[in-house]
Amino acid sequence: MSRSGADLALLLLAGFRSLADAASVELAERGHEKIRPVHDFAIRSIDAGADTASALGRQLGVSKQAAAKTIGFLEERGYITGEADQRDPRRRRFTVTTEGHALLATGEQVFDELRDRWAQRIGVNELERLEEALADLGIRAPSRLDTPGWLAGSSPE
Amino acid sequence: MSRSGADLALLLLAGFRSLADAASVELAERGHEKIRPVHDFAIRSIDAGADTASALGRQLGVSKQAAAKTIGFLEERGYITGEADQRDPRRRRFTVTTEGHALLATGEQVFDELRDRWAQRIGVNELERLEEALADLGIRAPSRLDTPGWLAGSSPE
DNA sequence: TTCACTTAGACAACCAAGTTGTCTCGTACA
DNA sequence: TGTACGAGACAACTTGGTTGTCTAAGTGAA
Repeated sequence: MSRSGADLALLLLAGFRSLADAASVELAERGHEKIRPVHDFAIRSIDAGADTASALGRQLGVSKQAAAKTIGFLEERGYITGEADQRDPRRRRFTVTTEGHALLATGEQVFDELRDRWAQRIGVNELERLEEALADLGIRAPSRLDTPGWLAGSSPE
Repeated sequence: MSRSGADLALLLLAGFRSLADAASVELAERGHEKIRPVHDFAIRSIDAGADTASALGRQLGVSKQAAAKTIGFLEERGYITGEADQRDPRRRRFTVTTEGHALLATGEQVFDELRDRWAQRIGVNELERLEEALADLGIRAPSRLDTPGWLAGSSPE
């Protein structure tokens, strides 16, 4: 049928968006509202050692102010907690709370469930083949997920 | 290897983004700068009959103010041109210029070239299978492309 | 030891792309 | 004829980012 390149792009976007929207709805239903992928990424980064605003900004490829805002949100929600660094009082170092880890776990679970649903529809083999093909294209996960707005809030309300 | 659902989502996003970023760079090189997919969509909609701000807004699933902004941009760039409706002077009706059609054509061409490049890498069959799988998932193209920012401006500068 | 350099984080102003709400016309229908 | 609705403009606000400027504090070299 020789689809067009634009269609291909749209298919990929729609695929992602369909997963992301569904995940966001699911997460909201399980008590994690207004969570965007950025938050998941940020928590992971903090967990992995980027535990200050500046470090997180560097890690996420985003300005430290933006990182500080994200941190503010996560802290307010109780997903991370911060205290002054003993050795360098300029720094506030953050750690991921139990809540934060719970969010990560729930997020993973939600996405896995969605993937299972897809597998049921087109078959595990076909799905794995799709993943394989995408991976073979040398596509790597984007380092920054600055996809504002529609990831979080488009569908739920 | 049993990838996770989150990985799948990321793969799809990365795939789309890789295409979109490349396309945006290509378009800029061919004289169409700061073009986002929304613009392509808008021009097509106008061409297809949604030739006023309100109609375009409805078509794109966006407020008429947002549509008016888009129209303003497109008109300023010469992709569309507008004049008062004879019968209803409240309305300004827009038509797609030669420039506008050229943009659409170039856009299509760019995406097709990118798709060809992918086909060369993993094989036409595999690519078509991928498209098939995505299509089988019942995913439809999103009606609204409100993916601000990173589609247009993330990579070029 | 001191002084210059850099870094962390805060604040403010701004940008882009949307939103809502209010307003004025002008059309259309009953 | 009058009322309702639709088109488009304007203003204010929202979100998620940016840059630029500032202070405080750590670091390293003369």
